Amino acid sequence: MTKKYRVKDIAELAGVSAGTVDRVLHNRGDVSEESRAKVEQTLESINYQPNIHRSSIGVKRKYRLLAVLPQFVHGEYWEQIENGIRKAIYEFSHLNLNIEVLYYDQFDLFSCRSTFSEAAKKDVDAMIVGPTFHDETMHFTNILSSKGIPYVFVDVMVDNTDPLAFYGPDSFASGYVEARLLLSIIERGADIALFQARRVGDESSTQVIARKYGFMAYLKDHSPDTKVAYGYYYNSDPARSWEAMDKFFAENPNIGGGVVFNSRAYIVSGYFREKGIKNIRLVGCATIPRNVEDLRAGYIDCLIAERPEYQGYMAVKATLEYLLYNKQPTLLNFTPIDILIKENIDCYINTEMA
Amino acid sequence: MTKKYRVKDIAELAGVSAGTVDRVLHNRGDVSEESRAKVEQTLESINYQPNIHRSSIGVKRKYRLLAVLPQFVHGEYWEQIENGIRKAIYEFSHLNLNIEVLYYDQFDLFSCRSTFSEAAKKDVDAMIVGPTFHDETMHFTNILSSKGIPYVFVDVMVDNTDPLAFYGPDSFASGYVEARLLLSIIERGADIALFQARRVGDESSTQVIARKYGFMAYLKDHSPDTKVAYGYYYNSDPARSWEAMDKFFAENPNIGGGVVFNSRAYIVSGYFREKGIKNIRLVGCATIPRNVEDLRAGYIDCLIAERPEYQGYMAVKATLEYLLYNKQPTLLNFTPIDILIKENIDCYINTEMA
DNA sequence: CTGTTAGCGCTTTCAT
DNA sequence: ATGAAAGCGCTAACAG
Repeated sequence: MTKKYRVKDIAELAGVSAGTVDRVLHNRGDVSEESRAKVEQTLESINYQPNIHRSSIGVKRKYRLLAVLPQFVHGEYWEQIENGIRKAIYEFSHLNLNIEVLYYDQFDLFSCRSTFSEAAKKDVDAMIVGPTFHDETMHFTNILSSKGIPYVFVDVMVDNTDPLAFYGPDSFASGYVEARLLLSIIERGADIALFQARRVGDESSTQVIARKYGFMAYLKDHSPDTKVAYGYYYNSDPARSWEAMDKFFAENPNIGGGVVFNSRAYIVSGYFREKGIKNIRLVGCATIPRNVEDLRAGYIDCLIAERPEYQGYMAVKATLEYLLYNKQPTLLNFTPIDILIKENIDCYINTEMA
Repeated sequence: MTKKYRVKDIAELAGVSAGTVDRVLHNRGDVSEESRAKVEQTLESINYQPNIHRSSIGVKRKYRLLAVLPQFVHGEYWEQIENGIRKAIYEFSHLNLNIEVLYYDQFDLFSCRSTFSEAAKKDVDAMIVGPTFHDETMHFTNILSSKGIPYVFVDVMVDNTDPLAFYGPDSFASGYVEARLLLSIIERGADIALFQARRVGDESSTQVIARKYGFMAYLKDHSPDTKVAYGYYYNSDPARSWEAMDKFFAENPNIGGGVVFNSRAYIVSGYFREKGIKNIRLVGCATIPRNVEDLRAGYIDCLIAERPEYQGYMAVKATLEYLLYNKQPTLLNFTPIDILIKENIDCYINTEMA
């Protein structure tokens, strides 16, 4: 393994002082072109990797971060992402960090607009954004760009924006995987149900749209004759959802399996549980407690998950490395698409991130 | 999130000096029962979590670790575990760490015995052990226990031993998952092949034995009539392996799918590739390059993987936290059993640990 | 046994 | 623009 170089060593190699090396490392200016060149060359030659843990003790600056996320109640998907964010904040707490979180209603475009508008006024060093509405997010991040505030997306990448980085799944691939999984467990010739949320002011989240494309692409490639029907649920109104599903299944008697492109599979599995339906397979997303419970109970057959904690954690880490060292992270960081079934769920949810 | 307490703060709260707090934290003795009680009570009350990154700068002691692992060539399973170990060593390199690795031939009991015997003579602070042979490992770790050298197992837990911790899969569950996966993709009524390595001096590794139990348990629970046949390969002799497989498939014409309980699925898939066999499904373990290649090419249908890098990384981290803070890690740490198919392998291998 | 103190490597301020 | 030096929180040696 590579030798351990200290700032002092680098200074000696480059023929400057430690102070100058530090100024170069942090891009803090007041360095002659000549010194900068010498130092950068030295850093290059030893392949120096700054270690955020090591360099933190003496840092006096205060860093302010703002996260803008869909609001959630305990046990919902976005909680896991926020947990990852908070884990990182805690791990780097020696850095005098300050994080604030603003929430919006992911089912209500107007709530999103108002929260973004509030966020745009904040004077912070960087933001972490969990997008839902495409155009709205584009508009918001344009403002951030013009103000020079760097931002990182978690969960879903938004086109025509210029984030520092994105951490989340390749949603198209996720949908593709879901289709493969569902097709492998339903009876040949059965129809498929796509369950979607009814939302206010916009058709579907960008995430869901991309997943649906991936799903359809797999069907087209591997089973073009399979019939697809659209079922709907109402996020905050179980009674109405079940009524809608009663109607849906009456009208579509040949459904052999269903898929849900967001974390709300438990709404459908709850319906199955209530009605005693056991012959319809179900594939969903996210290892939130209610989904996990129904996976264990057999009302959900398969879940995919994309490491939400990791997403949140890495978003913060990348942001801090950028702020501290001007280190440019990889732009698109696709998380694994984990496949969970009854038989491997236990060890999955008991494992914590490294 | 919890307030940030420094050693100085703790000292004040407990009414002692920072030095005493440090002595308690590191269990370094020379502390009165009274002081120790006060400090520990304070630590308890603020739920103090020592941070190995933060506390490292001033550490002068040198720590010597020894890893004893199966030897490998580039691209094999154990390389991934060693990578995790080295990653941790690098991350904690400010700690004046010294790690040495000894290797043994996992297919040769006598090589293992000789390497263990050499390892037992080393004077180190802790060891990380990758076991293969059950009795031999028990004997070896008994010596370590009697010498007071703590050790951590990676990859497989060995009964009747007293390790500091274990990081690896629940092998029984792994086999169980493999059975479910294989059964879900083979034709109903087809026979199943278990491919195993011929080894010198011992029947099978503890890992493989446990996986086989899990596999058989699933079959018994869900498909008791499925016939199972045993195929063999020779790890370092492809020609002989293929010859054996020619014979095996001639004698067992009804095989619909096979499973390999170690990382050598590529030997079987290589045979399929060579012979142009496409109608036999294959489930294997470990996302090593050769397996991944054949998964992509369709000669392997499914791989399971148990985060070998994470295992190695966590083994080192737990060891260091024990040595530095006397922190007792959780004994059994089961890694997730990741399911990889052609459709989700890309994002999996491109993601690095947090 | 315990408090004090001198480092550790890094950042940041302060002279120059 | 740059080097010197102080200070961060922690460990470990030292003086009682």
